[in-house]
Amino acid sequence: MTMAPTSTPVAIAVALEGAESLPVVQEAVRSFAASFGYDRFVLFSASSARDEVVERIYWVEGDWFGEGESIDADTYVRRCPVTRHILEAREPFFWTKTTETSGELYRVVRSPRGRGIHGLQIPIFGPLGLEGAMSLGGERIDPSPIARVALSLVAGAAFLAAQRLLEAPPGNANGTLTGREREILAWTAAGRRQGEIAATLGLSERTIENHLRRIRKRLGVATTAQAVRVAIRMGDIVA
Amino acid sequence: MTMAPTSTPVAIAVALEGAESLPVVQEAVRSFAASFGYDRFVLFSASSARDEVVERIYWVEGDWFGEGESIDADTYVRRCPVTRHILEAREPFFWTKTTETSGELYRVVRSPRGRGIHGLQIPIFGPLGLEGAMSLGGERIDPSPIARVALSLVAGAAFLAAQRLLEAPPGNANGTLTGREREILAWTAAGRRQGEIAATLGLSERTIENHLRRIRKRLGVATTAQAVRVAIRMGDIVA
DNA sequence: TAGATGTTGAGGGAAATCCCTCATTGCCGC
DNA sequence: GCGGCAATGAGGGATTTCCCTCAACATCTA
Repeated sequence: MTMAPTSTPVAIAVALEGAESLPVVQEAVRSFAASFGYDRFVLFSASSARDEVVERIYWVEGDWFGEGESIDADTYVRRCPVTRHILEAREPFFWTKTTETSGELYRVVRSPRGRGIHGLQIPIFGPLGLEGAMSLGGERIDPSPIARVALSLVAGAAFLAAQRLLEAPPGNANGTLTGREREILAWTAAGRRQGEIAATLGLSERTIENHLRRIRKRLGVATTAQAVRVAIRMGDIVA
Repeated sequence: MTMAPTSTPVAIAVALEGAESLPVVQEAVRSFAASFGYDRFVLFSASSARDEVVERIYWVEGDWFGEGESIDADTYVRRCPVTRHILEAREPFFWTKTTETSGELYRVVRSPRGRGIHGLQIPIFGPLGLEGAMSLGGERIDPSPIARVALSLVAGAAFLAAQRLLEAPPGNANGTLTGREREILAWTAAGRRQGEIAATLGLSERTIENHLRRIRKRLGVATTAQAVRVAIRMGDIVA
């Protein structure tokens, strides 16, 4: 296993901006991360999650639970207890899973060492707050800050690429709100006024107002402030 | 001017995590950015709230307006029209200032070339959305994607370092609400209007209004809807 | 092809919020 | 005892949101 020159992460990030398919993105991340000892990957969006943090999984791969086989997206979400921790995280963090007599124990750690499966969880932020995350795992990983920073850079670029490639079809109908409604309420929750949202989205203030009224009606609430809370609770938008 | 090896941005980002003073941060950014032709810097915290995008300027340096001298923070904010554009930006972007007969013309461009002052504006995102930005400028800059990505990495790390160093002082609750404020915001998040809350709590509407204003100010947000979201995220109220 | 739904936009007026300042009271700590 | 802060309240004005209805257009579906 050769240490990749640290010049690569920047070049990879640039290359990912132009990636034309998900497999290309995956291979770029896979081969780069391999040099740090990672062989398990999860990439997902969290922008409009449900109860679960995870909204949509772009990519899951590898033997995450030590059963010698790749797992599917649902299994990962259901079984990985570290995932929720990105809600509180401001920066990438390492974790370690050890197998005790009492069962499996996941811990967020400063620097993962020893036996067990180790991982790096990388939250990805955007204008609306947490928008996604990349999780990497392996049994003998490089826990250095260099590795963490380099992988974070690549992960961020990979997320943007995957989002661009997969989120293109306006696949809506996840929660009770429509895509447009979620978008507008998200901006509202981010502190924008109706006029500001209209300006950034290129719509009239009237349209924003109408959308917000429909949102309130749909959620069965009285005020927009309450709509924000209910939408957060229902996972339509992220806190 | 020697091209810095692209291995440095990651190493610099790591080093910035442990930087112990602002000058150290500045010198790291300054020397790295110099290799790409930048000699003007602005680093500030921002909230997508409030009229002014800029919340607090951590660092401003260089001849931003071609007057042969460094400028102060207020002048920069007042005179730079590109700043507001980070409100719509999802990623770093280049801009160019040219001097026409009609006056100064700022434009957001794909790849800055030619005469004039060029710049790279790098929005920095966190759990609450836009949290800051770094702006770099120069007259002969490297407009390559490599430079953009590398500088973004360093800028993000510099922002976190500066935030850690400068935003630390208010050791106590710079965001925590008082009991009464929590109570009132909770009612608001539950859909009550100011008048209704006043009635149920036996206070005047004016008091509720004043409390909500203090809440917004304390949380550093623009609207009550955003205050609900931020308070939920910080655990001050429940979703 | 007829309906349902999403997205966009408007007119007009009522209600609510938001913003600035100022002031009183009570409590706590130094 | 004084300064700081939480809690209360007000005056007065500027913005913003909210509510009702109506309508056009597109897409998707039964």
